Amino acid sequence: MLKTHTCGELRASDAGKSVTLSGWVNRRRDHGGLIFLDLRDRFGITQITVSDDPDLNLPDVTNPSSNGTNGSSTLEVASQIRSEFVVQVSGAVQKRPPGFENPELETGEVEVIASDLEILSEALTPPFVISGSQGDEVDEAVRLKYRYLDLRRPKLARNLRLRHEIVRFIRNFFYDRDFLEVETPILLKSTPEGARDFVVPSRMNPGRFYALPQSPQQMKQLLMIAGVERYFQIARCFRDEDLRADRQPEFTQLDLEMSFVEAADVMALNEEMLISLSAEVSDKPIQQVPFPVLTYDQAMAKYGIDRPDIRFGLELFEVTDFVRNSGFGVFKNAAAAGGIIKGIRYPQGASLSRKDIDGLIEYVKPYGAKGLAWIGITGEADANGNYPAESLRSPITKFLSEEEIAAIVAGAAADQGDLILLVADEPGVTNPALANLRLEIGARANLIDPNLLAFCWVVDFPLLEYDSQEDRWSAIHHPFTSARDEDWSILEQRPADVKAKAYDVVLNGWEIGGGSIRIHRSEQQMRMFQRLGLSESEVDEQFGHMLEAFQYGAPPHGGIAMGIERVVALFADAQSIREVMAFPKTSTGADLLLEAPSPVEDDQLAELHIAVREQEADPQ
RNA sequence: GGGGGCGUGGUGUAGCGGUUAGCAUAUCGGCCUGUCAAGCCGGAGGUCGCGGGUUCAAAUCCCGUCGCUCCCGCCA
Repeated sequence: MLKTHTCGELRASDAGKSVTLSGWVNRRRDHGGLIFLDLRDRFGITQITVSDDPDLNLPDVTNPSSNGTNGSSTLEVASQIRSEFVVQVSGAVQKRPPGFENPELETGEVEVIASDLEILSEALTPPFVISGSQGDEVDEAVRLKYRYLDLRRPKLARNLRLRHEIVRFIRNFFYDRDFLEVETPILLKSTPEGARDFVVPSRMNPGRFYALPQSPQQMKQLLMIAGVERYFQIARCFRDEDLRADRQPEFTQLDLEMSFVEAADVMALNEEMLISLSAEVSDKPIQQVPFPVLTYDQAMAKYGIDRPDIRFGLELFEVTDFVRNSGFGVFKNAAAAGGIIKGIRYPQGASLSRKDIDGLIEYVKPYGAKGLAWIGITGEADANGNYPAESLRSPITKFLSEEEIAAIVAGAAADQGDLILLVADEPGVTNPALANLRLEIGARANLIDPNLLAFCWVVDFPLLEYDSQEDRWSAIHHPFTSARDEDWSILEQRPADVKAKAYDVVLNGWEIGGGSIRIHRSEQQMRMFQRLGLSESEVDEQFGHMLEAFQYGAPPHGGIAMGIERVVALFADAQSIREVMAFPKTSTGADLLLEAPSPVEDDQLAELHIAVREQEADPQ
């Protein structure tokens, strides 16, 4: 070994020992006749002190191997050293003189007096500062190109470490509960349901392609039929869809499946895991245990979204029925067209400037909302508890009756000083617009406690949604999800009303996992495929193996999958999952370090029986 | 597929129609024996992402394009 100790372990009690350390030079402080090197390795930082002054060497330390570093004095070597050089140093551990300890460092009570110093590897000046947090500000493209340097930075090194701890904890948790870890193939079969597949050509089978797994869904169900009973895997998944801060083309899931269980069993086990995981890797308290359970309908009503951030209140309210016949055309017309009118209270927002309110309106537009109706309560209520016109600041109250205003104020539970914001549109616009507005208000009004872990379950999702583009019903979760027992009877007649045995787990407004109880009977699965509009031949071609497998004794089963990167990012307080991946891709799917994707040789294409089409010319 | 933001020495930024393109930090050299973002002195370093246009004059205005990023669509 080129080191006897790590750079993180020496303490005052080690004073007097002869040690050898190796690592990177985090920083050099050159005082001429006295040079300090902060030596860094994965485990910490230790100050190396280099000087010609014999007084600095402890007289009682004998180090026979130290005789001048190949002819150059240690001081001469140290003066050539620059940031990120890799060096090896031998010397005596010394307690620092009183008053010169550094409480910021775990090793700050000691220093190593270099008697022998060797440069193992020189380093170019890095494109950004490795030590400290200055590198956080650097353009991400630069950081990604030099990812191996970025990962040296304390923040990313910490995130890698945290991810390791989380995955280790998860593995041990499920090992201890009799789960079998099984690896499933990366080369699978493309199916049209769900996300776009990444596709891999087969050299040996011209014109045929594998698909990379969007998740090991079918394989884990087949493992249940195989009798594995409790399966899990830390599985890499691939989806060829547009990217976001919380989405990468390849990502990692905790994938899990259990036989002979109901939804509550899967939820309880995973809730236990998440509670103990949180205690293990985070100082933050969990807001509520057991985790609150919301139905999908409740979540949509209160928060306008199926992954609510419940760290703060500000629940939405609906006034559709009170303003259905309003003189205010926007409300009346929206309601007549089947829309809903919902709102949110902005605490103490009545005094917001017109510019701030316009900012909120702009905020809501990307979600399709045409605007925001708003009522600020600037004055006092009258004797009846109603707010007269002079107590309100609003462009719309002149179109509303006193009763309508009272209903809106009551619905909002608003008091003097509050601002009420309303959206009138179809539910698919109103809910997302207000859900995101709620988060924005929460942030602006400083209502979101960053030191809370607010887990919740969302259950009773609709099984199906109508895809107007393709004019058919499609599975919200996936086509193997079971309907609730009592809803099978209406699958054909009232598909919109069928609820699934599906559950999502949400943390601070991020969907970190989701799962379901699966269909395990061939004929039910067939009904499901037919409901999704697949012909018998399509079913046979794409899913025949599943239907066949179900005929050989399939146990009732269900499971869950959790996004490892999202979980780690939340515990790491990272804004993007890229911060918790070693080598992430850009939002256009590029790897800036390897410069992938890249063209391949014609020979390689020929071998794969592939011809690349020219980009279609602009039809101009 | 669509919309927003950003792009100026290595890095982070100021400048937003006429500047010698400024500052900080890193970097290089000199001085320096107790620093830990060491300090002091001095130096070098920029085709202002790229292409085109407007103008007497463009980092600055316009158009296009590329890259990064956020969002909508898409995606569990």
